[in-house]
Amino acid sequence: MTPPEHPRRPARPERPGHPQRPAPRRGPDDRVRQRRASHSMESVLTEAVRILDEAGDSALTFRALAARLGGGVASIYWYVSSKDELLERSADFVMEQVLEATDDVASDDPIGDLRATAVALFEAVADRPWLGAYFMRNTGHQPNSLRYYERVGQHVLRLGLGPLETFHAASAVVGYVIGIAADLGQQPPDEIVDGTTSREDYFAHTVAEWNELDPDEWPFLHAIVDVFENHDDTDQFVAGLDLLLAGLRLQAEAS
Amino acid sequence: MTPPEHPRRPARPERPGHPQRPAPRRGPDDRVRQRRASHSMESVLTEAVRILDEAGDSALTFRALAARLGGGVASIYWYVSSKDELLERSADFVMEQVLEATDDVASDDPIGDLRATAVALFEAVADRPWLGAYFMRNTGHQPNSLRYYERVGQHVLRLGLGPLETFHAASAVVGYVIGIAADLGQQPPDEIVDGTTSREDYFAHTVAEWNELDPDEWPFLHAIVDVFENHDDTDQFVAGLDLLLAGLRLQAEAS
DNA sequence: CGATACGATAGAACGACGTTCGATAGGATG
DNA sequence: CATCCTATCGAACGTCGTTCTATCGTATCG
Repeated sequence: MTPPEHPRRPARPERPGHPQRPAPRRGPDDRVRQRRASHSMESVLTEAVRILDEAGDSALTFRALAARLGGGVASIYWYVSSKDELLERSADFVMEQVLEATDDVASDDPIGDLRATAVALFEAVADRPWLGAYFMRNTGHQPNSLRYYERVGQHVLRLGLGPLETFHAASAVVGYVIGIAADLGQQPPDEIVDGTTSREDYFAHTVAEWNELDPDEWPFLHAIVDVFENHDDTDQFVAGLDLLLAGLRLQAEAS
Repeated sequence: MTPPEHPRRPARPERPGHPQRPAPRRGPDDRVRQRRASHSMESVLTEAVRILDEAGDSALTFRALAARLGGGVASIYWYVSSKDELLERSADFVMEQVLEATDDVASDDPIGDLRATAVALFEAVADRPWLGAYFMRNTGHQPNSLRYYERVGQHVLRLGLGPLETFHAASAVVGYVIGIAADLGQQPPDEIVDGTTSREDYFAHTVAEWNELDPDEWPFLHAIVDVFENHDDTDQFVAGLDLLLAGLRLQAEAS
């Protein structure tokens, strides 16, 4: 929320009064040229996102990030003040691409535009499971998340509903996207990440377990187990989204 | 997914073949206070949930939990094999109450029942922000989550849709509930937890920031800022849910 | 042109955490 | 009484986020 203030680090601690101590004078010798790394906000976030994409949430540590940047751990604190902020800024960094991808969405059908905007975010989050957890935190480090919310809201505005209905509709759409994306994006706990089990085997395993349950007690699971086995995440998301939008269209026509 | 197996640990042998013998119940000595603590799966989860409710996600550590139980850290590993499992079992422990609360939901209106079932889960998660993040993990430690999904699905089944539509509808409802609940449940990052800032001040702060934005660039935020200031989380959730259910009803009538 | 201030980097340490290991108490069994 | 098995615990290990302090390199200025 606070406007961007790129160079950070407030209140550098004051200089202590007694600085002098004979430094070992191991200056920049000609031979052992000790190269210091040079970062930037963008390079930090770029590498952070790369780690997150490659190995997920738990792989992003300050030490791993520093190693990639070729520098020390403490240097990262010049750009972010905590790991939480690093994750929020990383999430917002990716959100910028989502905003660009939905920049030209503008037809004469508000609900169609709403749909396209929602699908774009879903696909981004589906590709990046870590994104869902840190999206839309109201902490002032995510200007692009707020911009996305605004954009969704602008499409809803065109439906001509009242302020309350507009607020509810926009919130419902964004909430639905995050919810489904975070759910689908959660990585199957262990085996698949290691590569010891393929995604198909994992699915087959779940299906087998469901099939063993008592059909009288679990009629729903048995009714859907076949379509579950062959389901596509995006299809599932879009189907639910269309239900939501159908309800919204109904409300818009009634007013 | 694997059926519940309450006591844990390596290569769990079956219960010793002495089914009756319900209450030997004898402490080692009535007088001498027992130095060693004595836990149970239920006491571990009860205390874990208590910590989570009181102080949130980050406060649940093995050391804090052991202190509450009056025992050592390593003892907890007799009941759970990792912190992830502890969190999943804690989440599922709470889900049992949600299931009980929706046990008697059965009218002649499937969509009304769907609504009641969804609202019950939402209220549970809204009270417990930590719940959203660990809900519905497909790891075999959450039988009650699966049962909840089944229950939602059974209500959908009564609409007489095809298997694919049924699957999509049930998934959409559950996904929407988790998504909104997790979003609303996220605790405002710092100040409120400490009690240094009230929830009202925090809201007022956000509202003030929104009001400072350029109305031409942020028409949506300005349109809803008033209703946002006075909004109620549950109302917001129910409004979106009703949109979703309206779309579902439309689909059911068309088929 | 040398001194200085400041933006930026980094090594080392600290405390908290999840987890593991080995030891052992105590009731039940034979 | 010897033996098992369940359950417990202290201590240690390695990793993590974070902080402290010292320094480097460059632009600025007297």
